[in-house]
Amino acid sequence: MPHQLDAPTRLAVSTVIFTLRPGAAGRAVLWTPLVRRTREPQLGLWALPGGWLPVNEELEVAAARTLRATTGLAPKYLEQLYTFGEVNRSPDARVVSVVYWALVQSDEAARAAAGPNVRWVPADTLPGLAFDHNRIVEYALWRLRTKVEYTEIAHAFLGGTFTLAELREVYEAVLQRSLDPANFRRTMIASGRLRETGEFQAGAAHRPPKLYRYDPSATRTADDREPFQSERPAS
Amino acid sequence: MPHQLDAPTRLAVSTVIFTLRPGAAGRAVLWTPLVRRTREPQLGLWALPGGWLPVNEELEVAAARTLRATTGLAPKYLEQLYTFGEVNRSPDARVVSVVYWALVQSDEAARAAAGPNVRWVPADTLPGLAFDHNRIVEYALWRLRTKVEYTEIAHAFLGGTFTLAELREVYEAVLQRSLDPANFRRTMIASGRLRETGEFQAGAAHRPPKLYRYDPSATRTADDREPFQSERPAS
DNA sequence: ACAAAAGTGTTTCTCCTACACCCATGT
DNA sequence: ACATGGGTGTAGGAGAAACACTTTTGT
Repeated sequence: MPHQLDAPTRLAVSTVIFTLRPGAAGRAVLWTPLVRRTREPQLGLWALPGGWLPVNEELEVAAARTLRATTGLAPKYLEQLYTFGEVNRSPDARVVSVVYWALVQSDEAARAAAGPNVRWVPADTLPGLAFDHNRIVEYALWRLRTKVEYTEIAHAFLGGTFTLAELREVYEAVLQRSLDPANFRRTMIASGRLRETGEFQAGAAHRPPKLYRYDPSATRTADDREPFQSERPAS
Repeated sequence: MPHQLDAPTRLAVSTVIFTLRPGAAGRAVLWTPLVRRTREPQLGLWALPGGWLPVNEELEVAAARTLRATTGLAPKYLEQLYTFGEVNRSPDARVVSVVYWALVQSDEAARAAAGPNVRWVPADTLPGLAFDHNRIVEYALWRLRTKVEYTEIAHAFLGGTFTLAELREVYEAVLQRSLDPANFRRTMIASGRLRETGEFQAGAAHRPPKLYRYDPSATRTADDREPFQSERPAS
């Protein structure tokens, strides 16, 4: 009998947050913020940002709120990941967690506040987390990596304008492999989702690259769009 | 203030169930079972099978249980679809529904019990359902149709052995378009997931087709397998 | 001048599509 | 014999991958 008496099932919302930071071999690395637990159970362990769902708050709003509370940032991409509800995933009570995953702009995240109870770690080499949170992050990573290949979410790590080289570095970091710059360029242009700004990025010791802007209102039909993902404007 | 006092958020589990039935133009059609609501709110309206989540029951088990309660069947495929939690999706209380979708074997479903409170309807032309259930079924349909194209779930509509023509008819029904038999054969064989049984299906006025069996333990690496889908044996 | 990355051109390979054609059975 | 779907062969086209080559900047 794992649960006390007739304590009701509790509903939580958690969020796996990803950003990119410069890494060792010139390739960027995915990082994620964790929160130290300040209560039992699992007091002191690191866990995903989250909390109980308020009765009058939308799930997605709760996810964005906890994201803001731990990072000070707004998500550039936010999508429901999965709902975890195993009977014994928390030692005391039955807890069902609706988990979201989010991408935040990397240069903003670099300035994000950490503190004694908030810590950023590389997403591929996590410490032991509370509850089933290691498994959750692994699933979120899997989803990010597969989804980057067939959608246009990569730009969410970048600012309003970017060069194709910057965009390619995002893909290379997420997919963990090098991409041919020439073919990458053609693929991206062919997607029809990038607009030239007319500007160039100067200052480097080579030909100045064009700056592009992501344009969601492009080419594709409504048919192949996914129903419940949410693209959020930089607030 | 849409909700009474401090009534807590309630957690439900519902399931969208699909099977195939022979259709007009020789092409099979997707059907789904609905349940008549016997309580307020929305009393009398048709709704997805489901119910409140018992504190000690796994989410997936709850989904399989309600599936069995309404159809008398066991799912051949069962996967979490999405969690719907809009604050106002139910008029009285805040209800968060973890929704699963399932495929059941079509010849078994043909013998499934219906009754005054259980009714099977074509999934593409539903009546007006309770709550947000129309939207939920539409999403489940979308997921089924996209997932059939990149996974091997189609066999879940069929029995233990089947011909390639039968399998192709499943694809054609789900995707709502004709497929070239020659190319379909090659694609399926190339997937490495079908095993010849050595048997043939006799009785038709043409060359007897080979019978195949689905073999999940084949070829693919663990890398590209999806984490939380659940393939269930015919019980 | 030269290094370095931007950007273009071109060949090759692979997979998908269309469709012609032969095979084996029941009537 | 012949109709019907099972099953094989193959040519053509679209797109991905590999890589040579030209362009434009800072030093």
